[in-house]
Amino acid sequence: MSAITVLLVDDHLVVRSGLRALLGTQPDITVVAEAASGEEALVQVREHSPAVVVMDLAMGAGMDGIEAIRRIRGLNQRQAILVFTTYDSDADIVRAVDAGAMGYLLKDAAPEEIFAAIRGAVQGKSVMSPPVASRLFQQLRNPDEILTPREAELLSLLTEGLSNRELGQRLFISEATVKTHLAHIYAKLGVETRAAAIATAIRREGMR
Amino acid sequence: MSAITVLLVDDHLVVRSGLRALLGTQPDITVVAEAASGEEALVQVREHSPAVVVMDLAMGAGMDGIEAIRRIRGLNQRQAILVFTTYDSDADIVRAVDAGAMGYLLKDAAPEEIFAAIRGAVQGKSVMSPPVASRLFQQLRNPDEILTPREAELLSLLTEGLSNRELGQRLFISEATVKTHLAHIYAKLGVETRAAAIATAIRREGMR
DNA sequence: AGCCGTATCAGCCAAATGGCTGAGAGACCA
DNA sequence: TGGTCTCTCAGCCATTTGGCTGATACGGCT
Repeated sequence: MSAITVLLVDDHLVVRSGLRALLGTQPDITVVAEAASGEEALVQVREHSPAVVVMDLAMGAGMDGIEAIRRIRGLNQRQAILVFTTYDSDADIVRAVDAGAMGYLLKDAAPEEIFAAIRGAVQGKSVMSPPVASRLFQQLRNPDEILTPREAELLSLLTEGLSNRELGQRLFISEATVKTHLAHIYAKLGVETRAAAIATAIRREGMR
Repeated sequence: MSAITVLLVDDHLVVRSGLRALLGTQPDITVVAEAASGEEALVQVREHSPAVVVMDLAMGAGMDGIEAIRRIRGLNQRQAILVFTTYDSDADIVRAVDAGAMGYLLKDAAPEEIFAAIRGAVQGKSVMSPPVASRLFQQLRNPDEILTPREAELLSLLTEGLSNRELGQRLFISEATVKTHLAHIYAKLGVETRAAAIATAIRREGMR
């Protein structure tokens, strides 16, 4: 049987080298190309039609990982896309799965876990690092905590330090409506002040 | 002449593999050991006395990078320590240099930059990625923007979403004093609200 | 047709926050 | 000794924020 072809996408050269070295130990897996950006990833997918794309979500400039996933899916070549990233951000996980990722691994995953994920991905299995899976599970278990699109939009602006008045102007709604949304957001996040909301939002949104 | 001995410290296996692969291409550089944590790094330093320690600041559990640097320096074996990390956080840079790091490289640095930093480090030269250097420069140029220790302490608690009252209780000072500190912090950060202060603080403090 | 979720807005009131001025104590440095 | 920095505290007042209750409108689901 022929080896599984893999494309590595990460803006850090060392990470690509490391993955290449790791995957090189597996006879049934072959890295056929690397890309340092979303744009480059698209080119390489067209060029090599790899079976699996292993991709970091955080890419320096230009297209971000989510957008890249979406575009690759748009090529209709049915690659399995594995997200391989440093942070287990709630939002990123949901967005990545939404965009069409087959699995979500953290960078501190054990080599065996990575191999298994790649092998599983070509068979259509979806793989998650345990901590990632538990987060998703929690979100499903607790639908009350899911923000509506409008609330998420507001929260995102909130983390830029805007006042209620500014939020209203930015979103073309009254201050009263802003306050209503905020109250709902606080309840869902389990906080009581705007400061705490910003803190948890920024921390959840992908950093740490 | 004998090769420069290097210890790699990073909690991500792929990063260690990548660095090892990269450094392996240089005949005058030899990776003698790896460590996945600060604790392990100390053991390996004792064991191998490497000339250079290349270390990530962000380490999962246990001792963080800064603490590890401090401890290694405490061994009095005069290793040159190079910080090699993903984020160019103001606070981290200052603390790392303060703890005794010889250089500060970002993970997207070019291989030549990394090699040069290692070679420079053993000769006592200090090396910085250009973006890192420019940040440090800016801090030196603009001393008005440096927070006092107390202010920094307060800001750090602020990013946890505490109210003025809670801040006062936590620091054993009156609410009035809290407000004074906050006013100074806002002025130095160039913001006008607590929300904006939290936003800029968290973003500056190490993520992005 | 009725229900639920989402988004919009209003008014009221208590609490928190921010801007201002002023001031005392201790540390450090020239 | 005098100047500067840091940390501490006070009072006053305008603005902002948060909690509450209630209301309208639209869309989708049953």
